[in-house]
Amino acid sequence: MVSIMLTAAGFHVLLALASGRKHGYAVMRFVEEISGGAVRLGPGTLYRTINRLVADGLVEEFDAGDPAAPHDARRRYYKLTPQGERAARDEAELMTRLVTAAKEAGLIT
Amino acid sequence: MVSIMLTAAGFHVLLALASGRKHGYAVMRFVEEISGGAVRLGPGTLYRTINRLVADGLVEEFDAGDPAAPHDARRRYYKLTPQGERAARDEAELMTRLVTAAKEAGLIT
DNA sequence: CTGGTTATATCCAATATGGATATACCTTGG
DNA sequence: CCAAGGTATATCCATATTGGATATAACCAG
Repeated sequence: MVSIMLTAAGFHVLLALASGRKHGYAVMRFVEEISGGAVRLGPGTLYRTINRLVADGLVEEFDAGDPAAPHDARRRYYKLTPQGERAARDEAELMTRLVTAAKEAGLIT
Repeated sequence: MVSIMLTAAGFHVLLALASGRKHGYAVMRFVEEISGGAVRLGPGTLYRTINRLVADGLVEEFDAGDPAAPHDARRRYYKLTPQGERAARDEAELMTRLVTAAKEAGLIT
């Protein structure tokens, strides 16, 4: 597989962050929820994937210095970089083509 | 990642076969074409994936005893089993949800 | 103050990947 | 007729990725 080297887990994380900035654990819950429980990222995959995306410049940590809500000090917040947004969009477009092909094949309506 | 244990390559192969029975090499070309060249399965991934799908009962080989066209004797033809069709449909539905989420996130239109 | 959930991090064995290598059939053109 | 390039399948290997276990600790409800 080539693409731009985005693993399935990588895309799930990017999509979760495209839907709003979050911390790691929230990404995990988002992925599980949006897939109806079908996709579940274990802690190993989750944090390793996030770190890889940060190293690749697709995601960056930011300081959620929201003085209003008393945040959990353990949380580490992430957001997409412009590159990450581009990668997520490319992958989403590819996925759209696959869904179209699945419809043409009569697999889904 | 959980799902029903379908790797990305596995889904590409199932989708290719859902679009019509084919031999291995044709699956490879289909995947490349439908993704606009973004996804390419190397021979290692291709044949190993097919064999795994056969072993899992999602795909089965069949005899393309078409006496009309003089077939290449090397070719080995495959088709989806009912289970394979179900798995492909489930995955396509999941993918539809992801595309919807990507739209809601403003990633794509 | 205690148990359950939230949150991050790292390790490991098992699995999956791309790319190279090998073999051989088939078609086309010189 | 035969050489070359594309077609077709198969296997090997080094690397990458995964799930699950383990660890640690902060947070919160009762």
